[in-house]
Amino acid sequence: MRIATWNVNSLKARLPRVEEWLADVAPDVVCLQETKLADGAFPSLAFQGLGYESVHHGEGRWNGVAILSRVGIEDPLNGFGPGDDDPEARLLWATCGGVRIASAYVPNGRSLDDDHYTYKLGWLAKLRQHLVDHEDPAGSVVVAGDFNIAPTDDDVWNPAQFVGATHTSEPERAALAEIEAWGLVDTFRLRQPEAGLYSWWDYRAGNFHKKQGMRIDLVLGTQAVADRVTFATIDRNARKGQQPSDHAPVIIDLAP
DNA sequence: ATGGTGGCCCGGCCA
Repeated sequence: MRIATWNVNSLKARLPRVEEWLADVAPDVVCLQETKLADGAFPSLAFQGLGYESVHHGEGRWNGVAILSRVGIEDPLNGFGPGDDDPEARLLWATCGGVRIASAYVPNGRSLDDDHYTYKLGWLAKLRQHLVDHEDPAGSVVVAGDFNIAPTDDDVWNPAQFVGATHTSEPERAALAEIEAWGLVDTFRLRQPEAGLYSWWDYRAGNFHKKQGMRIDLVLGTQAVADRVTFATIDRNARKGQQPSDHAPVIIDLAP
């Protein structure tokens, strides 16, 4: 089973690229972030025509997450579920092919002294608590998405430049580590251990071509998932060419 | 050097 996550930075702007990519990569499950669509504008029929069922949790101009699957979609859940007070559409769960899967768009944080940084840390703590309350670390669970955190300095083109900035700060990395301590593994690293592999590059200043990026898009899986990982890659081709997202998809393959 | 690009949708905000 091939699982991918991709922050598309507007599905309206990116739909032709996404359709082309689906045909090329043939994933079984895709977690999308930053669809920037209301639920009524989500192109479910276009995906259905390509063989994918889909669920979407959107709000309109900002955020928005989706899951596409050609191995079934069961028990969808928006956000943190009933009683959720998150004002933004950043989390969506569904069971696909026997795996409980979340598409997550972690808040950016903006800067260490910004209210959005506090929101980011609180959101990560809520995600951890949701796992504790609702999921089984002994089961097959995947949390995939744009975490807006580079887990280590190996995941940043120039760590010195990001000292004092969001995405690499100790509290963010600690919050991610606490989520992983619940029972999740950074599955990409099981197959791709080297430094300098990135999933996001700023549109500005030719950063992609200068290889100046960060690995902030992650596929976290429980041990039962990690034991099945046969292949992992970041699809840099999707960052090239006309009207790319500023993120590239992360892809993992699971043995049956 | 406090720049640069690209999404929202048309004046700034967000990444």
